[in-house]
Amino acid sequence: MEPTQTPRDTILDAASTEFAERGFAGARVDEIAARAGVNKAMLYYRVGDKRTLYTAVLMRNFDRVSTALEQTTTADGSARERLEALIGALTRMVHQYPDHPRIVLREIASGAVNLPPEVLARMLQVVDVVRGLLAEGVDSGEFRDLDPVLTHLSVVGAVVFLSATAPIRGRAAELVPESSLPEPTADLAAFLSTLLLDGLAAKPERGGT
Amino acid sequence: MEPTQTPRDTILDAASTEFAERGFAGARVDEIAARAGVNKAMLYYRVGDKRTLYTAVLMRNFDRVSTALEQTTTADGSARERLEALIGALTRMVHQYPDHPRIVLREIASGAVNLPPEVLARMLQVVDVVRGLLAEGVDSGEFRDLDPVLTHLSVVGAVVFLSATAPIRGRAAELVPESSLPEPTADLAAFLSTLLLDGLAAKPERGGT
DNA sequence: ATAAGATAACTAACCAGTTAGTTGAAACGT
DNA sequence: ACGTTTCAACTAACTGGTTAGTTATCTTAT
Repeated sequence: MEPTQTPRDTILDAASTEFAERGFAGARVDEIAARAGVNKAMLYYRVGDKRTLYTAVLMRNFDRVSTALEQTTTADGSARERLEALIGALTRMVHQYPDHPRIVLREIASGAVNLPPEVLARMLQVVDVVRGLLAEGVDSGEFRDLDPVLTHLSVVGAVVFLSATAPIRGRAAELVPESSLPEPTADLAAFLSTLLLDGLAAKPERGGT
Repeated sequence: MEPTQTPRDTILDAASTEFAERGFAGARVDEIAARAGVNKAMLYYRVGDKRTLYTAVLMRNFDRVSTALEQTTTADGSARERLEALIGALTRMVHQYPDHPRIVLREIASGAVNLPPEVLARMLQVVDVVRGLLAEGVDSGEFRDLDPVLTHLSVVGAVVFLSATAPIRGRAAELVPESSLPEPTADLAAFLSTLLLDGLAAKPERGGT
């Protein structure tokens, strides 16, 4: 039996959702308490003030991501296969925990001015995982020699952007019926793998790999 | 001689910066007034309340982008050349008006719940421009047949993500000195063109294994 | 076993500070 | 004269954070 969701986890879940929906400034501590079904004072008793709450949420969310990603990158297979697995895992993560990319997106937009250094450090760990994989691919000749950090950001950026725009695409679809609908997870990952690995340009001839 | 920056433009510039830095909820109306160098009452006299201010900023910013993009896509050249030009223009835009992508990023993160329909409609116009170009490329056989909306979002997402993460990369560089530094604009556009058009995978034809 | 005491979990009510928005009068420029 | 702009004061609503006090749970001594 797993450690049945502690009160702290319940609070963190509620906070994560509220921060994702409204941002740090827009989030209401009272609303987080209400979502978690506890008294507001309980938040301060269990976790701390708004900023501490925010940091705790980010740390937990990044922990989840890095755990999931490390599993895929340490697996066997070619660099390409592992990158595809990574894109798949990333897509699954943002699908399972949609709060996280939304919070990170806001943080990026703000220039990370209020991102605690500890969280920034944790972020860099995740970057390194992907960067390592890309560097391996370049070394083995599977990948072209593109800047690994920029490539990493493009990969993550595309995944996050595509998943985060799902609601907006939904609203757009109401306005303009013929625009395409949000796709299921699997299709999104497949699309991204194809685009990022093989590019948009049509190949003169499809030779084997 | 252009219509020397009207008082309204000055206010809109100040508001754009404030909204970009702090988001809608975090933005302070008094601060916008101070930035614009006018009295707070002037804001309400010239534009309106906070929400109206926000909408006005978004509309003006999207106008700029669509104007710039339409020029590149209606130019002569192959679909590939025009896509490269578009990526270049997009990169230049986010460089020249960095507020805009930051505001849009936050809007995406929030699920566009407080995005006025008129702004959403303007956004879709921009999407259509790029989508049209992609569709042309597919028709002419230059591009592979990938979902044009998803491709568009990947292109824009990568540009926005890469430019918006520049400050965060700067902060990261302080923490971990060996991480790569922010690149100049031209390199960023070139990198993106290469990655998106030709993909990450090494081509068998080029050099080979 | 049980009364007494200690500790942890929890709550309702409150407070001090902030913020969007308003108003009315005065100054400015043309 | 008239549109524009400044200014300072004001308020009504809200929000983060605190605190004094309550209930539940566990120890322990007898």
